[in-house]
Amino acid sequence: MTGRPTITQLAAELGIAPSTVSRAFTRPNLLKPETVAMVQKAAEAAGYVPNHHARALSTGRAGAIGLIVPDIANPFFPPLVRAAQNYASDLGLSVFLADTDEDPTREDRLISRMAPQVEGLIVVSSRLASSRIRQIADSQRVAFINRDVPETYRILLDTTAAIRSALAHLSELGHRRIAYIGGPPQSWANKQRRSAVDNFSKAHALEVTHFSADPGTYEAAKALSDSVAASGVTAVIAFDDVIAHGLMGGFAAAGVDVPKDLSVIGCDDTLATTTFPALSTIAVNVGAAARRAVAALSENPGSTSLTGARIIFEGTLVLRGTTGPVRPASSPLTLEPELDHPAARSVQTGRGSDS
Amino acid sequence: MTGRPTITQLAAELGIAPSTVSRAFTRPNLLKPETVAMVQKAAEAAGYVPNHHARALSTGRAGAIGLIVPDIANPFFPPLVRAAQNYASDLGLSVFLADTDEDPTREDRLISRMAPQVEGLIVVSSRLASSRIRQIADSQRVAFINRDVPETYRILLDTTAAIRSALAHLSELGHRRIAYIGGPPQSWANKQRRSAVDNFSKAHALEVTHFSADPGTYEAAKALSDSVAASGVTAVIAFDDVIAHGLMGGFAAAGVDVPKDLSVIGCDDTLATTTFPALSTIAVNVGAAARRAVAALSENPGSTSLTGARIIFEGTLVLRGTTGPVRPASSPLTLEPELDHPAARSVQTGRGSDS
DNA sequence: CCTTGTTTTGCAAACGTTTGCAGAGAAAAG
DNA sequence: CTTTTCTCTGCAAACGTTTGCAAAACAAGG
Repeated sequence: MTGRPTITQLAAELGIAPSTVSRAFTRPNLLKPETVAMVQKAAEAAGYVPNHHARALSTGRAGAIGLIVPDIANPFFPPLVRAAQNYASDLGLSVFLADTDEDPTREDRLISRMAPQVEGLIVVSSRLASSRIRQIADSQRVAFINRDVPETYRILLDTTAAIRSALAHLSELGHRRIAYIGGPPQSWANKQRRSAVDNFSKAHALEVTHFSADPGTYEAAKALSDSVAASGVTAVIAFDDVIAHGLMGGFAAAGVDVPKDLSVIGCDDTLATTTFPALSTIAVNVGAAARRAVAALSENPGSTSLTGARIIFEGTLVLRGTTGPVRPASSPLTLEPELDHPAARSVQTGRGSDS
Repeated sequence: MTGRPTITQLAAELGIAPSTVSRAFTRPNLLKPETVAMVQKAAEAAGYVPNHHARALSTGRAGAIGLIVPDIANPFFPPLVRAAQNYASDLGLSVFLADTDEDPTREDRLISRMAPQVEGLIVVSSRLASSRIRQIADSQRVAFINRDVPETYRILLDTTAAIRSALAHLSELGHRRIAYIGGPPQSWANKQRRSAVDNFSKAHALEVTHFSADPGTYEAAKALSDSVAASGVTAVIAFDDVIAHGLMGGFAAAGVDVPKDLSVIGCDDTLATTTFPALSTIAVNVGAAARRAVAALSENPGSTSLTGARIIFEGTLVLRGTTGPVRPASSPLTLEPELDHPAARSVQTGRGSDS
C-alpha cells in the first residue's frame, strides 16, 4: 500500500529537489528543457498526479467553483450546468454541484458550507431574501444568475423585450384577451415576466388574466388547463416551457386545439421541438450566462468578493407551431373533443446562438 | 485583508493550543465540556469555518465524491445526480460533477483528474473499453452504474424482466411483429435491452425488427418514425423515453395513431405523464442506484479500490396510454392523417418506489 | 501526603505542495 | 583570467489541519 507517488518521492527517485519537480509542472520556463522532460517522463511512468488539496493549501487557490441550483431535475438547469462545467474544465477548474430542493434554508447552509472551499460560487435563481443575498455578496465571491439584487454581481436572462414581441405578435393575430400563467412565486424571472406582460398589455389595450401553476410542474399546469380554457382568453403566455407543455397536455385531453382554439407561448426553450405541435417560446442563452459567471469567478482570484455588475442577456422569440389567428367570435370555444387532427404548422425561426 | 480566521488564530486569542481548538470540533468528547463551549462561542463570533483542504491534506480524506455522466442534459441523469447529491450531503460529502459529452477520451481524462482529489468516483453509463474500466477499477475507488464489467463494483438497473413483461403484455394484445429502437450503441443498457427483446421474442415466436436512433435524441427518433411505421410492425419498444417520444412526435405528424395503429413502450420513465397519450414505459430506480453508489464510496475509506460486486435493481413495467390491441389485419395502416382524435386511455399502475 | 489512575491539554511532526531567497554554474563582457 | 550577469537548481518556510505521544492537572485510594 504505497499510495500515489508524491512530488517528494519523484524528486528522491531522480536525485533532485522537490521544488524542481514542482516547477517542472507549474513554471516549466524556469527550468532547463531537458530537466522538464526528464521529470515529465518520470512522472508519467510513476503515474504521478498532483494533489489538489496540498496545492490549494499552499497557493490559497481552490481550483474549483461551486454551482448551486434550486432543482437540477427542472430542464432549465441541466444545460446551464453543462455549460458551466465545460467552460470551467477548460479553465482547469472543477465544479461542485449542489441542489437546494427549492429550500432557502438549505440554500443558505449550502452556500456557507461551500464558499470557503471554492474559488467562488454561482447561485442560480436564488430563493433567499434580498438582504441575505447582499450580505453574502459582501463576504463571498458569488455570481448570481437570474436574481437582481443591487450592488451584487448578477447575470440576468432578460425576456422583457421578447415578451413584448410575443404580445405584439399575438395582438397582430387578433388576440385581445390573454392569460399569463405564473411559475414559482419567489422567482425573479417570474416577477419580471409577469410585469412585462402587464406593462405591454396596459399600453396596448390587451386584457390579461393571471393564473399561477404554483409548484411550476407539468402536473400543476395540466390541472390548471380547464380553468384557463374556460376563462375566455384566446392566448396564453406561460412562465416556462414545462408549464406551457402541461397546459397543452390538459388542452389535448379536453379536446381544445392548439393553436386553433388557443395560442400558447412558453419561455426558456427547454423543450425545443419535442411538443406537438412544436412550442413557440422565448429562447434564452443559458450557456452564455453560465460561461460569463465562471469567467467572472476565475478573474481576480485575490479579492474577497466580486464587484457589483448587472449583465443582461436578451431572450429572443422563437415562433413554431402553437400560435395562430384568434378564433372568430362566432364559433366559441367548446370543451368537447374536436374532430379534426391538426396538421403541424411550422412557422419556425432559428434559435438564439449559444456560442 | 485578514482573511478567514484559522484554528491557530482562534487558539492564540483564547490562550490555548491549536490542537485543543481542533479537538473541540472533531473530538469534543475528549475535552472538558466548558472548553468546547468556549471554543464554539469564539469560533461563532470570529466566523471561523474549517479549511477543507488543510483537513483533507492532514487526514487523507477528501470529503467529496466525483460524479461522471455522459450528458447531464439527457433527462435520465438529473434525477440520479440529484439523489446522489442529496445523499452525499447527508453524509457530509460534497459532489464534483463532470460531463463527458459522450466522449471516451474526455471521460478517461476526467476520471484521472478527479480521482486523486475525491473519496471515490461514481461513473454512470461509461463509454470506456472494458479493459480500461477494469484497469481503473483496480487502482481507484469507483462505483460504476449501468456498466457491467466483471470484478468491478457495479450497480445495474436491470430491465430484462420488465421487458419480458412488456413483450408478454404486447403479445396478449395480439402483437406479433414488433420493433426495437436502439439508442447509443456503446451503451450497456442498450445491449442489455436489445438482447432481452431478442431472447423473449425468439422464445415466443415474435418477429422483431431492429432500428437504431443513433445519437439517441428526440430528433433522430422522429426522423426514424416513418420507416418504423412503414415496416409493418404493430408495436415498438424504444431504448428510452426520449426515443419513444420522438417516435410519437413523428407518428403524430404523419397521422399514425398511438395506440390504435401502433403501440409504443419506452424505458426509464423519464417523461412520466408528460406525453400525449401518456407513455407506457419501464420505470427504473435511479435514486436507489445513486444512493447505493455513494454509500459504497463512503464506506471503508482506507482502501485503494472497491471490492467487486454486482448489485441489481429491477425495473418495473408501467402501463399508461400508449399500448393497445393490435389493429385488425383487415384495416392496414396508412400514412394519411386520421380523422378521429384519440381519447386518453389510462391503464395506469403505480411507479416503483424511490425511497 | 504519596501512589496510582484518569481526564484534560499541549508539543511537534506530518500531510504534499509552492515560492522567496540564495547558491552554483555557465555564459558574456571586460 | 577576472568580473558581471544570467540561467538553473536547492533550501527551507509556509499553508491550516490532525494526531500520537507525553506532560500536567486532578481525583481517588491507601
